[in-house]
Amino acid sequence: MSTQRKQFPFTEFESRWQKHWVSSKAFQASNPGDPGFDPSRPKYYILDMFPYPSGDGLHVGHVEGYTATDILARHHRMRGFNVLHPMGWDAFGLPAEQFAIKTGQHPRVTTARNIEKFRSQLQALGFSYDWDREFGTTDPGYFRWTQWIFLKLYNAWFNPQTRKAEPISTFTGSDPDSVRLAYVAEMPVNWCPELGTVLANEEVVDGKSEVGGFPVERRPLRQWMLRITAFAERLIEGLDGLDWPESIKLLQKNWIGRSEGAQVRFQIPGGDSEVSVFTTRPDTLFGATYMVLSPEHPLVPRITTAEQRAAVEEYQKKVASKSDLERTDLAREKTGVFTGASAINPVNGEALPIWIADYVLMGYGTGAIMAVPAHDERDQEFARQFGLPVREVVRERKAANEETVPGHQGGCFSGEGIAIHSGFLDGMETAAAKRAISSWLEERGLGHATVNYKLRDWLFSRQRYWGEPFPIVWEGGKHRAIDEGELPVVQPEMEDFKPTGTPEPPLSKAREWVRYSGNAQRETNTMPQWAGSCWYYLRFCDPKNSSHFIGADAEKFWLSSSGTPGSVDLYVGGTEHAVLHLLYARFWHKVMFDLGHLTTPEPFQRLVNQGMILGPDGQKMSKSRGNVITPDSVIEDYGADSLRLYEMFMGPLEQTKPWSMKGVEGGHRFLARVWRLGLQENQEGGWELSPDLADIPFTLAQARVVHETIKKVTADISSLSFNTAISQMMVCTNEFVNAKPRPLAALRILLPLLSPFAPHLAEELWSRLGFEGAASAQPWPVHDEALLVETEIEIPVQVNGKLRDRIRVPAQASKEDVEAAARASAKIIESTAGQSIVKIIIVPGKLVNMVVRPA
RNA sequence: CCGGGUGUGGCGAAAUGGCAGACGCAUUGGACUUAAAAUCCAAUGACCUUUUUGGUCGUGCGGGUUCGAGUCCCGCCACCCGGACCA
Repeated sequence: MSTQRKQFPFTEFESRWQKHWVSSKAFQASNPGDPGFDPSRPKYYILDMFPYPSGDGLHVGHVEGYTATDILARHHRMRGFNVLHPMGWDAFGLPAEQFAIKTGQHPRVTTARNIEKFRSQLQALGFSYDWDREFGTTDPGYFRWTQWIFLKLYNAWFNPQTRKAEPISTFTGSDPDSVRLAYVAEMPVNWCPELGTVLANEEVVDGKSEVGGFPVERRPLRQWMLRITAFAERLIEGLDGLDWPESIKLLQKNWIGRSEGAQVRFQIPGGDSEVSVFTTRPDTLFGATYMVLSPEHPLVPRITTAEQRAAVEEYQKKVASKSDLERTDLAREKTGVFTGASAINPVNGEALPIWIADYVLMGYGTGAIMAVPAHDERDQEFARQFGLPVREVVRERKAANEETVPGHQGGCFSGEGIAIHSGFLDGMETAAAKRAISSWLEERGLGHATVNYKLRDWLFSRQRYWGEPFPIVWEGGKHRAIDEGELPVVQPEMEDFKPTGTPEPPLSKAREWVRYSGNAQRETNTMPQWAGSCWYYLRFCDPKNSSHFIGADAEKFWLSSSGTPGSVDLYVGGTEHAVLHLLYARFWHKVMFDLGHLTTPEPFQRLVNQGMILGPDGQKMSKSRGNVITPDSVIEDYGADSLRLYEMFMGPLEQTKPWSMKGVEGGHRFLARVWRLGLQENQEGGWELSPDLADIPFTLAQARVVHETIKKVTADISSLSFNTAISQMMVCTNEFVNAKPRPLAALRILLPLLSPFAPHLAEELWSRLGFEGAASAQPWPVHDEALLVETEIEIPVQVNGKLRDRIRVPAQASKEDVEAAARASAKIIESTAGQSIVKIIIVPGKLVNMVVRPA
């Protein structure tokens, strides 16, 4: 702010209250069994998304979400809820490790420093977290249980009969390792030479690493995987019971990518090979004119003919070196190579040439397709490129009165229609043809109807130092779990945790640590950052428990006592976690639920995404644009309350909105006006009680505004409409600014209403006015509906929908009386002159509309 | 290309199908002041009109439903954010 003098002494009292709240544990939540726990109060678990404590500190986007949840937490406490509102740190992760490598400082040191900074910034905003529950994912007391949960996954399988995770002991097959929820597989993975690590698909953006933007290539490697695909169906079904934005549910559904179709097996003559394909259009089987395998398909070397071998291998090599960006560039021309082999189309015995092409992905379906160029755009493009035949087998259905036109102009027809040139399918609608061909294939053992998912198993290992070590040892080429009693498995102290430059993880350099026993070695991979953030909301319920990951009583009370499938009542955070974090957490939660460790099937009942805050220039905030607003600087100039209030006043929580310093000043001015309702500045520059204050009753008008304010603020907080709640408090404040004498009762009601938004100022004023207790501990005010009823109201009178006059009528006036009053209006008589009144619409208490027509 | 979101004054925004623009910012005028800042009061969608009383138009564009549409339906446009050869 440009002025030298503060409008109110926030620098002095804000930090004082912050210290008081922390040292008095003002917002501590008690668990069942704790002294002071009151089971008659319902629970409210409100959670912010776990922050990664980066070196840059908090930004204004964090503040937006955190302020919203803080308002709700404070509001619920005042309404008598047991409120669980915790905060902690998602502290493992690549940036800390990268920084450590660059500076030579141990990531533990920099992580601790960043956490310090984050915590002090959060406390400087007056958020009402229960700091006794704070923890970080890097605390051995926490990751001990992350490792424990991994062991639960390792020792469980998905029973397709019960559709549930069960202990591996219930598996009756011969090879339990083939069904574990945590398993080892040789997988083509994203290897980033620069980072010296493998990345998850999610961490690769446009063929480059999300962190650092380095090129990524594909390599087969032995990896730990989590069998999330087994839960695909349940992860879709579970969404129904959740109060999430529909757009987020859709995002998750699309990510899981369920599609119904069929698997079809094609024999390859001259050998005992066959190739399986997945197709959503088995009805077009007669239209297949060639086949394509992914270049990585294991069958490729076996079927390639001698003449084609050189070309095929060259193509495979070229594809392998391509980044994902190049490979998925839609604009580029299709490429591919003929293998020399053919497969037999089971429906008509035709020989189909088998090609390899990188537009077929190994990771989806079976990594092979039957190409139907007449009815698939990609296949058609490829067929054109290489001069392959096109055969039409679906005719577009035309409107009844039109002549049906076989053949198509230009593009290709990929919709549903009527089967043609398809033998026994001819004349069938697409849906019927799909059913017919599926059972035809099944009867002959050539295929079957099936469901395929886009979702893939979760690549769960990383070649890094700063993550949770696996509680696994290797002996004689086989993995086994270490004893639960040996947890946590802590990383060794290492001087050098740089990547080895090979896929060998940094931990492999700690020779002593790796040697577990005479012939057993520790697993040297570490878990991804997602692991720690997958279950932190559970630990917050019972963070100190050293014998269980969460105690049964705490679990029941905080997670399941509201009777919803979800556990956390409200979860607020950015859209960037719409898919991965939320999906992973739901997956783990379901496993723990199946295994009997949790009593709810879903983690987060209600989800809200706060919108992005743009820079003052309307652009995304970024260092390079130089438009970053830091909370620290705003707090310094205007105080924490002003920052909180402004961010809530900007607009709807979920909307993207630009920053305005002038807007901050407006909020600041409002708070100053509230301050001056109670206090005035004396000659020495100190603040004393305003002489205008008096213990007098409200006027009728004042009482109405106050009770309207209680009503609206209460309703608006519940609907997360913080901006309109604030504007109503402004209206209320403006009502009293010039009231002399000014009823003390106004502040007695306004300050508790304001306290969730601007807790420091509310508390300070409350205590200076000599009110008893704390503003934040007052019961939430209740409005008196009787004070809101008006005796006489003004209603608009329209003629043909256009406003012509306003009339005053008693609030309880009958329709007849209102009509009479409207007809009596001079302006109405004038504007209806010479016309006949056809109809009169009267909405009681709202308006009158006269429909007239020239007479 | 696909999906999602948004479009209302100079700006951020309000508005169960019922008086469009609450509240805030900015601007202008006034009060207070030696002066300024702060504060308080007033005006502030556009256009027309003879001051006024008044009138016309107005929620991205084009249609529709309705006594009445920012709001509901159909068809477009623009911008923002995601995803992307998923067979």
